[in-house]
Amino acid sequence: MVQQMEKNYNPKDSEQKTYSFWEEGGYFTPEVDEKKKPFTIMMPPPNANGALHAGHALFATLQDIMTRYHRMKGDSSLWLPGADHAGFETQVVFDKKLEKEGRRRHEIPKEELLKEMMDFTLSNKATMESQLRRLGASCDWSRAKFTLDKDIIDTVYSTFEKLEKDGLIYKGSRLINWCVKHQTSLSDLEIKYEERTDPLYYIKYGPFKLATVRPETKFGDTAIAVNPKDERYKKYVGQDVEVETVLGKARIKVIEDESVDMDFGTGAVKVTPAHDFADYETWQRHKDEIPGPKIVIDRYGRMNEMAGPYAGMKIGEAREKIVADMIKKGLLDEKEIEHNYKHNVAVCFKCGSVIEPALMDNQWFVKMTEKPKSGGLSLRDLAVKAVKEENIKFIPERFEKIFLQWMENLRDWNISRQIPWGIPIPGDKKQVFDTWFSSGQWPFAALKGAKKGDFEYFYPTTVMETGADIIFFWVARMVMLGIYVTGQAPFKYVYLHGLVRDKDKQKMSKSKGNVVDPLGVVELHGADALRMALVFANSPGADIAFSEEKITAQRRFANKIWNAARFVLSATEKTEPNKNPQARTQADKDILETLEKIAKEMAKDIDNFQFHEAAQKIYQFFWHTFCDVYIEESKKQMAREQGNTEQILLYVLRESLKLLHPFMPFITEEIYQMLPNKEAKALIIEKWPCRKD
RNA sequence: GGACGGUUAGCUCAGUUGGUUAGAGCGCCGUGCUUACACCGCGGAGGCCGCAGGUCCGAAUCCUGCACCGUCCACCA
Repeated sequence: MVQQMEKNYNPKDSEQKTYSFWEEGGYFTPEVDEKKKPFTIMMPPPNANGALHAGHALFATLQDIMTRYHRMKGDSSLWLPGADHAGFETQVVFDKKLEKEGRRRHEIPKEELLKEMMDFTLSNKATMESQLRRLGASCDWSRAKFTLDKDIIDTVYSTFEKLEKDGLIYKGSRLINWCVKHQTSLSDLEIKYEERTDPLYYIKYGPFKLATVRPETKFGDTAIAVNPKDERYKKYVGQDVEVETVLGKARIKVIEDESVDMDFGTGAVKVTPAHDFADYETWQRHKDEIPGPKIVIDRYGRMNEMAGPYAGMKIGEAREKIVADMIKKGLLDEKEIEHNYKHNVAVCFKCGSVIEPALMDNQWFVKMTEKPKSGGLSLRDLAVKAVKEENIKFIPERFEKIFLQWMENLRDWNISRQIPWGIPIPGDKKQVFDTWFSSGQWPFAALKGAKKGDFEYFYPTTVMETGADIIFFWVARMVMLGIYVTGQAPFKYVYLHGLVRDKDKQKMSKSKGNVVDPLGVVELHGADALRMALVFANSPGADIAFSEEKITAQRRFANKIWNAARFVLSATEKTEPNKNPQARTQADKDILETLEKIAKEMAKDIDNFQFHEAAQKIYQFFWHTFCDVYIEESKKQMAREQGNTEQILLYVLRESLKLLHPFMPFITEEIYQMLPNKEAKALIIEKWPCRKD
């Protein structure tokens, strides 16, 4: 056995064999066992539209550490894997692919398109699954779920029906965020703001002068609003004033509204309810006094027939023409244009196109702040209550405040999308659900569909481990929908990790070319080195600067473990057991005592989600306490035939492998299989050394 | 505009309820191929713990203010 051990550890040869050994042994598949404590993690289902990236490697590592630790602690440990069809995200990726091939989405018959997209998604899903295996993820593949599985869709539909019955769903004509490029509505979370410098025009408007950056929306004006406290305009309030526009004369009503800032521009503002969120709300407050929204821009970002001679022009072009015509007609004084006006513009978070607030029919919304008809709290309040009463705890704690703050000012959730890819909305042929509406049900939906009895036993789950960047998109929705549907918060802890950045702390992105492919790292240095590098010296919630040096440092550690084992196995090969069981040197006592202490501390660290602490402790212990001190001492002791050094070497090695296993599963299992003193068939199901908590 | 995070050795970062000479990895300097490992061992240099106050017997750790970097939320024409 020992003679077969190479001088240097070579992960490539063994990792995949070891993984098959575990998977075939059924060690990832827990039983429903009332005598055991359940430990459950739902894997955040990766988007099945590409390969795994460094962020996936991080979550796989952290979740695997917890799962392996709890499995060794004797809990019935389920880590349920999955894949997400990822509606809009996948649509964007797929549209780009089509574009490269010179094709267009709307030129392909829908059925054909959907089939092609499904093939694309399933093939990505298969790739991801094999990549997760390479990372050592000990998740239960026999329970794997996909967000387009029939039973998941059924659950999504039944939740939708429940919401409808409770009066929490409404369908209507509402102003939504419209992406002109992707031809779909987006939720408030899917837009971001960019600072732009645009001209601010002071337009003559009857007796008023109005400041605006978007003169082209003027044709959609239905009122002029002023602040009730503004003495300058008091005399016009309530009147229809005559105004001249580039299209001729018209009459428009002047109203009072608190929201108008007297100090901005001229203190008078045009109200364009069809193309501006604030104006839409203004109209809602003055429905009886002023006409409703007048649409002047179509869904392709062009002026419609309401714009007279400008009809058919794109927004930018129309704006230029209109401004020029206004100047000609004396409706705009060139000197009064403020050219360097800085303001924020809403853009699509994927493509950066300007978001057009658009009035669309048949949009589905979920009411966030209204109580359901059947009684109880609103979705928002259910979530707030659960967090405030500590049924759900955030790690790190500060995310609790961020979560609650976001909950405070929630608007209704637009759950309809006009893309083909997704779960169709029942009875609505042209729209699908926002993908987060289905993934927001992931914990209970996946458990209900996995195996009989799973939901009852494994729900609520223990930990939701995911990226801090999707706390609103996903975590918030899971909390609300989870409690609403099942009556219980879907998880007890939310552990949030940061972003994996490159060595200069830059965001990884394809365009920058600084993306680290985790599978390439595995190929080169082994999965254990990658995993250890990701947890070592990284505290919860913090971003990680990821570098080659960190990985090689851990590869060296793996090599150290390998060689320590090589030494221990060869040194103890020929010894008789219990040669001199009574005698223990001070060095023997010290190492055993330290081991005990380390095991206890590590358990506490992992229980408290301080994985980096646990990783550093075992690293320190193994390398510097065990190898540098004890192994060196043991050589002297063996030369003197003093004590029972050989047994202690084997014992400490075996116990160390247990402590290391959640972090570096492959090398530890491989060495464990060579031990003469192993206690179980596999290290993965060994007992954690810490006897008491 | 609002909230939050960071600022500790050359670099990347730990430091969990405040307590003896502040730690790690990489890097650097010196040295050793001692029969596990040179992907190593041994020894060493290097830190007014962002700045200014305050609380305390005692503060990197708690409080106040400031500076710089970063993140998130909101978004008024």
